[in-house]
Amino acid sequence: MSKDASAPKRRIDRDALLPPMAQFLLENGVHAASLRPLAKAAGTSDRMLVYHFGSKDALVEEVLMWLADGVQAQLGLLVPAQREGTLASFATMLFELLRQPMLRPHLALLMEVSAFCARGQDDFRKVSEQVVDSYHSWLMDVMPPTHGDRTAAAAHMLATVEGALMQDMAGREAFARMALDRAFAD
Amino acid sequence: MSKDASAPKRRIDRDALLPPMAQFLLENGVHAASLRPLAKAAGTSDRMLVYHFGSKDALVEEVLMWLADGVQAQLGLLVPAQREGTLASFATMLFELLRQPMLRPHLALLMEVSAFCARGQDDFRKVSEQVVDSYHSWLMDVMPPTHGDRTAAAAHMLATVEGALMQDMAGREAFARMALDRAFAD
DNA sequence: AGAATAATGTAGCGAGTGCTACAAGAGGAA
DNA sequence: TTCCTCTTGTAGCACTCGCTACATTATTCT
Repeated sequence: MSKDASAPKRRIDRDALLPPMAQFLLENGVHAASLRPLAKAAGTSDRMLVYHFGSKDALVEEVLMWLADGVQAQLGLLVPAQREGTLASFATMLFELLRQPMLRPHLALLMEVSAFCARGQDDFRKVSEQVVDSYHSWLMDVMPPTHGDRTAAAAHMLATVEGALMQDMAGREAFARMALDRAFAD
Repeated sequence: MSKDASAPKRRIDRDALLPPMAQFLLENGVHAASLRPLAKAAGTSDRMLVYHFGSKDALVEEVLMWLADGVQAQLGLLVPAQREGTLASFATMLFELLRQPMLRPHLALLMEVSAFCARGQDDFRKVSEQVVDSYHSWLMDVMPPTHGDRTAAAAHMLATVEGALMQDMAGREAFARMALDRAFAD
């Protein structure tokens, strides 16, 4: 009777493991995520991680999903809706924001996961799809006024900024900025 | 005297190991590249790989560099210089080309390596930089006529197509195509 | 209370990791 | 021939991997 059927008490402890493991993933990447280091980061044991999450793959997927939700919330707080302003300045602002040390690891994670998908390993397909959808719907809400199909406009904005960020992360910041300057120079 | 000092005979065998190992990297990714599977793919032993390349990290870097060169050459053969035509149709053609099963694994590899760089692990920074530079200089040669700074135009083209491909690989082909359609709709 | 269930620690298995010590074959140089 | 360097196979080391069997405690229900 004291127990709420919709929220079993034991799940609370389990969910508390997610943030430190997410932090570990951000710092080290999916490829370096093995049970024992993850457990150490979360202050528990590999034994318990398997007990709570079933397997390492299920664990990583859950942590990535949790991270995806978190990023969307974080962006919502950082960037208010732009009722005016140019697409060019918005794109630059977004580029600088995602470049920052705070958000850059998230992007690295997205790229790592997308690389898996590109190779046909669908382990994290849902994750990458949700991340892209999150960015896209967030852009629909927050980007400056556009003409024509706003869905396409948001996809365009996302592709442009992500493409620039890809060049930047690959060590070619100058190319990235040139691309951005040209993309919305109407 | 029979030995040519500028081309030691033993190097020939060594370089013959590169193609099969590159194939392995394309199919399985850097994260899955360990010595014994690589050796099996190349028809030799882990012992020999370390003997020839010094260490696993040096090996992978060399294979990636070899691949980077190969892609540039491959693109040069596939796409002749476009002296006329629109940027929009060129971008679409490039998108479809890089999406193909033949080239998609190369992109997956680039993303995986770029993810490393984004996290500050500089192991493969030279690789990612060379790949981006290769694509860029190739675009400068081959893309249709542009107005203004052609370096910036090539960077813009590269960012747009790569951004679209990123969404595509993440499972959102529709967004990718919308972005492309809008990017060069002048 | 006792019984049932959930949670956790300990220890380990079999496989795989990068890498190396050692010895032996191969081939040319003296 | 003997020597020397290059190349290669065998065997293994110390380690990590995901995961599990087993036992033990903690909690909750009756």
